Amino acid sequence: MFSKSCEYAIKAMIFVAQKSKDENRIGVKEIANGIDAPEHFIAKILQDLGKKKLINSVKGPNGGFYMDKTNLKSSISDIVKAIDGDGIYKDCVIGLKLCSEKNPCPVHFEYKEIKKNLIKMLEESTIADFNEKLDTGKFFLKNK
Amino acid sequence: MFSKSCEYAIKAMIFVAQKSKDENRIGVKEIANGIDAPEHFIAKILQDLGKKKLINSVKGPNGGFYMDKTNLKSSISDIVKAIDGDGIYKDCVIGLKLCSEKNPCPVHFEYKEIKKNLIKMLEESTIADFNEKLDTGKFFLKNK
DNA sequence: ATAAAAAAAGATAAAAAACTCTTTTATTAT
DNA sequence: ATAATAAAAGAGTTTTTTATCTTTTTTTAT
Repeated sequence: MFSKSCEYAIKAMIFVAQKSKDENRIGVKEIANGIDAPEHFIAKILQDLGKKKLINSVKGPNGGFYMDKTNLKSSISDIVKAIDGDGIYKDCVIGLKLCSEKNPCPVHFEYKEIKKNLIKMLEESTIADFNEKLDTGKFFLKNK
Repeated sequence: MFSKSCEYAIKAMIFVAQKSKDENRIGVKEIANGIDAPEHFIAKILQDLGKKKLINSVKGPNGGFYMDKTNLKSSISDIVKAIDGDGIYKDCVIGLKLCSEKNPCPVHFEYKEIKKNLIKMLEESTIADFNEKLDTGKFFLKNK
């Protein structure tokens, strides 16, 4: 569904949101360790998310990544678009370039519904929502 | 969503089903051309589909690929499983190895519904169904 | 039997994705 | 001012996916 980079990005965003409460900044090493991702690889992704204003960072001692109130409003959809692009929003499931409402592939209309629901889900829940969920102790992010 | 190989496989299956009516066999070159895929690459995929009994083939002059009645009952789900494996059926959307009903990631239950519908769609419609659809002239497979 | 046709199989190459290492720049505390 | 810290940036490397090229095997028609 998503690229590895995108999966890491989503996990990193949720992880930073969880840990960066009270303006606390969190370093690449801790993020990489926390979400079980390769350090330098996730660093790149974080830079990318930073450029696209989905996350904040400061350099130097006591520096690191954090999320402000605006960042917390990001949805998974925003992250996916930033990292993987909008392919899953507009591409045909079987990769037909010309597939459209007027020129539909055999799966077009069936998939259209699935896609609608998928997008709805990706757009509806925000990082802030996930934060709350994790806080209840009934949801988890750790991998091992 | 699916790998390129898998997209080609789905298109090839539908294409062969369309063209191989009346026990007619269809060659790799024609398939590759018909679905706009690289010839040798789709050849490999067809071999794979052949080994997994999703398609039939005969070598030699007048040989080629064709589908029998059983093959026509294959669903997209069968093709996806054969080529990409069952990852989209069982893996967590954000790639958490430990994600499960008892240890859910924050998106788990929302995605569960999407996944259920996706799988339903992939399993419900057969190659034979697509064939009928294409025959109505209201659906298309060609790429350019 | 022989030649031709076509898939099967094997080997290689190119491109993309995933991951690593090194250097630079910005910030902070001393 | 200086040294230490941590992200940013740049430059690889490795692995996986996608694609191509060549040889072998099977089948058919002559």
